[in-house]
Amino acid sequence: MIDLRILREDPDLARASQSARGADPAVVDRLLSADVARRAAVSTADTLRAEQKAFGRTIGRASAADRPALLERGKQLSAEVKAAEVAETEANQVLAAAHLAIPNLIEGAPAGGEQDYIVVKHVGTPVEFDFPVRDHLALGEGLGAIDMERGAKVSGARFYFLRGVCAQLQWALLNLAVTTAIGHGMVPMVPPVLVKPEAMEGTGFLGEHADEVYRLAADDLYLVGTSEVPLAAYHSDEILDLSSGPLRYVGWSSCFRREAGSYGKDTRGIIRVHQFDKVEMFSYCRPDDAAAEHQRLLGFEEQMLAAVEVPYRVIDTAAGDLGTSAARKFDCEAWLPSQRAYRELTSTSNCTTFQARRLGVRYRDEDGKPRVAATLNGTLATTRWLVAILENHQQPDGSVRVPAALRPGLGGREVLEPVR
RNA sequence: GGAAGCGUGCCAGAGCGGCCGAAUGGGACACACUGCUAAUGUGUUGUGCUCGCAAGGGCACCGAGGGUUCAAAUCCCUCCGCUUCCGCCA
Repeated sequence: MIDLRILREDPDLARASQSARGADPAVVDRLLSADVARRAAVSTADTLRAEQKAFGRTIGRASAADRPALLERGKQLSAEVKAAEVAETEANQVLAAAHLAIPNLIEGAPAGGEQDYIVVKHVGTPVEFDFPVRDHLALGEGLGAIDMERGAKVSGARFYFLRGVCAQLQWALLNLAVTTAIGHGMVPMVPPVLVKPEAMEGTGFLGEHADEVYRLAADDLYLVGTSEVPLAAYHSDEILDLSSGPLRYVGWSSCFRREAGSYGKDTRGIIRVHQFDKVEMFSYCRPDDAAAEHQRLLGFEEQMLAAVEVPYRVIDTAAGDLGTSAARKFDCEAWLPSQRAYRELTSTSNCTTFQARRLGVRYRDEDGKPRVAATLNGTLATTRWLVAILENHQQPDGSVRVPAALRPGLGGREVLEPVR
């Protein structure tokens, strides 16, 4: 939810943000009028309640003889209060709906849609192989380590088995990510991956992208698409102590996505799948620190990319491609030789106070007053990274060189050899 | 899955249907006293919404949501959570 105070003072800011996202600026005016209407309704109900309260006290003190007449008036007041409260509730609902309809205000993101990103920088140089390039699935199958057919047999399309060295490679990668994060002072977490509607709603995943989310109707729970969700809800309705800096967590979890609307896209291999593992960073900080914290998270991501030795670029995502909660987002995209393209491996979002406002996450400022905190998240490693690692480190015979940082997790092996 | 009990402010812990936003104790903070610390004394010690330039008002909140009543922390219902016991599965 955006800050209503800011909206009242500077509605143009919100209109401009909507336009930059390619979204409808009119929702801003709907929210403004809902806000005015709600305040009027609240005021009316408050006044009536005050009257009823005061009058009720006189009944308590009245003599038995006077009571019947007073009770009569009391009933009238009660009915008036009830009516006012119904109006108040309706006004609140209208406001809440209008409030939820507005995504976070962008902060520095370039205007436009998916293609309008800005490339911040390139790191590393794509290797030109002097032999026929294999894609990650061909390599993984050659290693006997990615099994899509049995994934489909057991669970359907976009499911897979990692076995042997790819299973190990994933563990090595995720372990390295967690170890790196702990080294930077983050608290490691294994979060629940089934969450209540409030957690999903609070993190902004039940808006436009609701059909991306698996829902267990029988239990009214959702499977998370990222551990950002439980990590954000972890401190919901709490007042945090941020006096000694941001609170940083790193979660390791499986992630589940329906991939609705992506039929035909990335159908080969494990680039786009319904279930994958991810190590995710999550920070709670003061709003003034959020932009700097965002850069820090990006830095940690780049450190991981350097460790796996793949060429990548960093993009500043355009407003229209931001999630509901994000004010700004940087993606790191690795070079995939098989596609001769950069594909997203990490994504770090600054959600400013948007998620925290919904989730009730606050901190105390210098004066001891509660304020809404800012939240940020960022990817440190995912199953998809295996794609970039396999492809960029492939050798003519279908073997794959193991980046030095991952060797400890593979029993020290320097090269993964094909089994056939 | 069945049964019982419980759910109040930072913590502990009271609370006849009106005088309870809430006793009391502890903690924390401020001031005073003391050579320092400790002890002692006094005071402060919630959040949200709303009106107001401000001072300061008003309303709401006692696990959540409904209901009864002129009036509910207090009565009733549902749900959630915790504890204990029984059963079942690992």
